[in-house]
Amino acid sequence: MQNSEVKDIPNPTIATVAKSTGVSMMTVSRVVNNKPGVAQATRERVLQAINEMGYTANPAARNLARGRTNSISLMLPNIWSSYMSEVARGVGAALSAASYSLVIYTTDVGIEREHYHNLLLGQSADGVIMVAPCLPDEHVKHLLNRRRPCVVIDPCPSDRALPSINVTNWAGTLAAMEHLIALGHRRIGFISGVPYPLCNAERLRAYRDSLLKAGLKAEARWVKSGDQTRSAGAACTREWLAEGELPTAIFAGNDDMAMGVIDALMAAGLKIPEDVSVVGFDDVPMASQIHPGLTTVHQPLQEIGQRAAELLLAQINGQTSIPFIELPTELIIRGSTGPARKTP
Amino acid sequence: MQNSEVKDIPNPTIATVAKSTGVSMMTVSRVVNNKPGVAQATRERVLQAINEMGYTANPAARNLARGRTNSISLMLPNIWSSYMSEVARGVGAALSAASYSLVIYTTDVGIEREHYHNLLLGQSADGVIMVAPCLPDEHVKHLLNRRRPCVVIDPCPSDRALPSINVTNWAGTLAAMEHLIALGHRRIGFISGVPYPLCNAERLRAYRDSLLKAGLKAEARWVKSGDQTRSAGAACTREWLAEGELPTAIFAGNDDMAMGVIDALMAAGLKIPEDVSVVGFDDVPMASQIHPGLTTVHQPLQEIGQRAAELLLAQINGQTSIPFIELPTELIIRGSTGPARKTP
DNA sequence: CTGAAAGCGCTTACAG
DNA sequence: CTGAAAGCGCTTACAG
Repeated sequence: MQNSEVKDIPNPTIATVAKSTGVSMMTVSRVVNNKPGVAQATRERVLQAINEMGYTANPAARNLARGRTNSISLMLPNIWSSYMSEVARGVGAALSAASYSLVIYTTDVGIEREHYHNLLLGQSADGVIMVAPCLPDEHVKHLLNRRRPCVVIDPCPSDRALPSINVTNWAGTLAAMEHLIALGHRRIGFISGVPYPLCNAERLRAYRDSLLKAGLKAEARWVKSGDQTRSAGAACTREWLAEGELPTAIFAGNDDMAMGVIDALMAAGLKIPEDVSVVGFDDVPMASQIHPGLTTVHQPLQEIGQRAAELLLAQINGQTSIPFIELPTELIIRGSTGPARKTP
Repeated sequence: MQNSEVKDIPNPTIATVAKSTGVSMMTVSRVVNNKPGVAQATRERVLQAINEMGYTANPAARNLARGRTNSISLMLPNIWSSYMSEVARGVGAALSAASYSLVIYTTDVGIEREHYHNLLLGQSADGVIMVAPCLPDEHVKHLLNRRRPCVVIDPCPSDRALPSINVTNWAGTLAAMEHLIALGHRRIGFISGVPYPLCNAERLRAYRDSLLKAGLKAEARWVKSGDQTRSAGAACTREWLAEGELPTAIFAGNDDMAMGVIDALMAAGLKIPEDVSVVGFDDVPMASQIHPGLTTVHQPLQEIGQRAAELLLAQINGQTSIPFIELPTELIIRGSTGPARKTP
């Protein structure tokens, strides 16, 4: 430890720069914001002073005066899952193209009630993008009344008239199920994510619909549910192993859980896909990196984020329509699925 | 698409609430900030109005008046790697305990030069925590002169007199190497991360030192380098495979790369640890979830973040010493390492 | 091309 | 317990 001798130097303000250059604050402001109406010579003189003093605009003062922040907030359940970080990346790309900045809030680190309320209705940002589970009922009404710009990522129930971005969850799930059924699988396990957000409910519904369609009966023991994490997928699989009978194929509601399924199967000495086929949903980057590759339902994660951001910016700029966008999914077949194992 | 009929309702201000309640702005401010000096009856009346109108304080105005933001910014190269998200989680925990909020910036989504400068020297937050690669030389001087509170996570060169948090990179690497050497490994490949941050340089140095210490010679062909990502680890491994000779053990500079090594080995039909042993560094959560488990050098990721936050808060509150904290690492032996394969 | 004035919505410091 | 005044550092709108 050594003690500092340097004293705090106060941050230079627009007034400091103006005084030292001998111009008005207005002129400094024009230079800082790169606006026209300043003689070239003056501009250069001011710029030099700015550099020398290390002046940076105080964002609080600027936001207050402008009445906007030029930033939007993104509310996610977490940021460590690939789904979330890919979506966030898409949002970031669209925003930086529009010179907006992005502030990410995750509910897993526990945003307190009050802070949450502020983010949604307050003026910390010009708008908000939420992945659905982040949206409590009680706030929807306010969002609607106050017309704070916002976009929801997830199937949004029709009675919640908020702009939203969705994917074809039902059709994607159906395609994967048909793939498994065509491979001869009859005992297909399904690990559902939490019932809300609705995308998980839709996938579970599609799983049941596809069994019906194929003339197979849905047995309760082949459905489990987890909290979307890798370890939840492993836990469900270990339950099946402990119960003594395993599905010939396991379809997890998202890729993270599917990887957990693979963890547990491999730990039990089983081969994929020879012993058990595994399917996921999302097509996160890692799905193609593991061995065998994970068969999964692709959704355009970055595009979802990008479109959400574009929608939000449009609203901030005055658009009043309430779009409900649905993006396509696509079944990606990799090495984790194969013909059903003949049961003796 | 349906058109909105509701008109924008302006955000209520402290003045709105004051007028509707018949008190002064000062009284409303006291209530909002939960400060003493307001009669119970008055307080309740104001609170009711606040709820009815959905008032939330304008953060820009508040920050400007207070001269601080009650938030800190965390600068990371990315947020998708487990290392980063674990560190971020630790920071978040410590901050929320102190009622500070956290804003995360990642350099991978391309913070532009100017914005970067603002974050470091500007007043968007009361302080900043940086994972080292985020700290360009040119800014260090300013940080020192201006005495903006900051903390660096990484071994910080002694000439950079900034508070920092480190781990025992050298000792941790040595422990892992000794483990491999004890298992009979002589051809040990090392995949180094990028040379800056310095932790990677330290690990590479320790790799060489340990070979020397064991009387083995360091051969250039057994050292490769990658950009810390899973796919980089896989790529390096494929290079060795293509070159026709493989190390009996591969030590990757971080866990993400180690998992990439495993991807590539498995894709080539090799068994771990029978054919090749694999070691990582970090002990991210996934290291214990894969099969076989990854032998790795544990570092206390969340604690790193937490200590960094505590250090920063201390500085914000006026502490002027410049601590250089070093946290311990620990070798965690799991299934990915075993006796060296006898070469015929 | 340049500047003086007013105001953004809060809080701090001072009076009563 | 309550309030009137000044000011935080900018920008917008208006003059010259």
